[in-house]
Amino acid sequence: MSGQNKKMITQILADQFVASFKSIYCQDIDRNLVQVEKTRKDFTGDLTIVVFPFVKLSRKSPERTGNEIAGDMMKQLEIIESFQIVKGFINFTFRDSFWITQLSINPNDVDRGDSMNRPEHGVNLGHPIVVEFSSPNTNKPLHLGHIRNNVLGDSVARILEASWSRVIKVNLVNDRGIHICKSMLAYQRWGNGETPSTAGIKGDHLVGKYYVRFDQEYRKQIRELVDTGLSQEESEKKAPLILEAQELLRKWETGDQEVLDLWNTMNQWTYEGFDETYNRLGISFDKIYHESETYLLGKKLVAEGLSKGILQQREDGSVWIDLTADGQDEKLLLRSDGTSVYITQDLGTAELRYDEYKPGVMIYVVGNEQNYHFDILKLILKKLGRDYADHIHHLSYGMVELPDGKMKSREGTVVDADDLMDVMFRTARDVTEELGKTGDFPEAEKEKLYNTIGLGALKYFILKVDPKKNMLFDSKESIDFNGNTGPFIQYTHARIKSVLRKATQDGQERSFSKDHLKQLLPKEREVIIWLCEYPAVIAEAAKMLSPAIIANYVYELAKTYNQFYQEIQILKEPDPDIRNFRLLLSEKTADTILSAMHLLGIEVPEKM
RNA sequence: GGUCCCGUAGCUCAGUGGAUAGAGCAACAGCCUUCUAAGCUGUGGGUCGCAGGUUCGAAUCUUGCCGGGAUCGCCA
Repeated sequence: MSGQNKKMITQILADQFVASFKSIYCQDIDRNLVQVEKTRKDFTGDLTIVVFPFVKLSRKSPERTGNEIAGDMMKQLEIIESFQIVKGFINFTFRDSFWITQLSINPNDVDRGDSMNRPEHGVNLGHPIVVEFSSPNTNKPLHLGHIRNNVLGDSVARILEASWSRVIKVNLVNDRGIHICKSMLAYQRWGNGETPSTAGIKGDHLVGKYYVRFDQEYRKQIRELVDTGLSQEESEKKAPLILEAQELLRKWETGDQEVLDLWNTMNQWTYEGFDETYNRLGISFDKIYHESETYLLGKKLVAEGLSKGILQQREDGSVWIDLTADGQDEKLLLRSDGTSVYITQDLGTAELRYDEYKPGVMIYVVGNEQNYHFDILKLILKKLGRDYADHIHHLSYGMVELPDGKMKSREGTVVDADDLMDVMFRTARDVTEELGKTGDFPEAEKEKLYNTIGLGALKYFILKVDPKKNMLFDSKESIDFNGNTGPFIQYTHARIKSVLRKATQDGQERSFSKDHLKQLLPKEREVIIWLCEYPAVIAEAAKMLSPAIIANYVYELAKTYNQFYQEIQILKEPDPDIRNFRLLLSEKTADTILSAMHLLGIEVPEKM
């Protein structure tokens, strides 16, 4: 078998279009302007090329141009059976034999062209890609917003790995800072030495409980101070609890053993909780950074910037960068007490990561609320002469909103990640049992199936939405299992597998002679065309960093297959060539569904 | 106020320069003696936020306005 990459049919058509245009009109046209699309349902044909952009050069009417070009293309490419011109559109129909041949091509052997040709990340072929995602705080459990981040980051990593190069998944855990000290302080005050095991609570939830407790008590103090006549702002700064938390942070930074012990203990609880959640979500990392180990790194860069005169130090000792010339404000990089802020440590970790992996691109999966932060980060790195700043890409995704607005941890309006997965599991169980599908399943297999379905529904629900858009989650309306959903696609896969199992039991041969296939039925042809599109879809998803493109594709594929399944018999088809052809078509569809869902991080069951 | 993002069917979302703007949900009407009905078929539902501009052609690009969100901390 040759590993030679095969061109996609769209590429073959586009290339021939360019060649035919040249031979007829003696003009070179821009290959990128040749759009090859699937022919719309209401017209006859398989693929369509739009000729409008080229009529200036042909100096003939769209119909005339189309006819001349398509006529020549048909002479050159024997795979074209016929064409029809409608206005400025050439609708090509290919021979059945061609489509049948396409079915046997492995999508991995297909040349997908440049999948990363966008300027932001079209660089350094052969270098790995670093994808940072998740990056939780250790003071509270994960919620739905984190799930979007994790599921998105994981899927993007899978898509890039499949289409471009080695991917290193990294997680930068935010394990220090004032917010962690808040949980610690509340625990010192009100914890009575409870632990996850004595309290019977998952570690991250236990820590989160004290974070919430801190906030409640803190607010109480603020109210009291406001009542004595202080301003809101002043009260927030002067409340004893916040002062104590700040003191705790200072002690942490000076290495106070007692504080470090508590910090270690509580973080450990959180990590154990997180690991459980990550496991359940099916998410893993190649490298985990801890902010406690990296937060000092940026200072070297600051010192360098000062010596180069890019940064300025004020009388109080704080260090700033003046970005007014770039249309931004002045930005603080070191506090007057010499400690670093968020962006400072991010400068340091970017440098560390670049030195460690020399990546072709560093992708940060971070919510769009931090757009400004990343603009500034790149700008500062650029000014410091770091060329890799051009290869930093902020994959900025939208917020998950609830019917009454954004999720807020402290107001208790968050949808907890663990709770949500529990709900999804139970719903999957209830729906499945109601349908009476799993009567003969062993208990362990049921458990696994309900997890697969529940998680599939959740992940698909999130991933089918364009990452950059905000999305709405209404907990009153549970996530659907019918229509454009994960379970629908999983079900299609399971049903195909069931047919294939029966075919194997029957001992039927899977081979067929394509000469004996008289004519493809419209639905058979439609499914094949969708299958052929898969490589281009992966490329597009990689280019756009958008799992939604895969999700919407695999839904269309499953839907089309279901129509085929509905109206055409497979096992009962008497002609063995036709039957085996349909089995192959089904098998390829199942493979493609499996592969596409895998890129979304969603498993598909053999039976459901 | 400055900057950025979003506005498509009752709801959730596709479509981002090409043909008469599509799905799912919800509603209604059909299809299981036939390979898994988590399925399939049909019906109704739209001034693509509004107004101008560019183009042979605009939901898509551009300008302005309206509506929603984010952000502009010695928080992360």
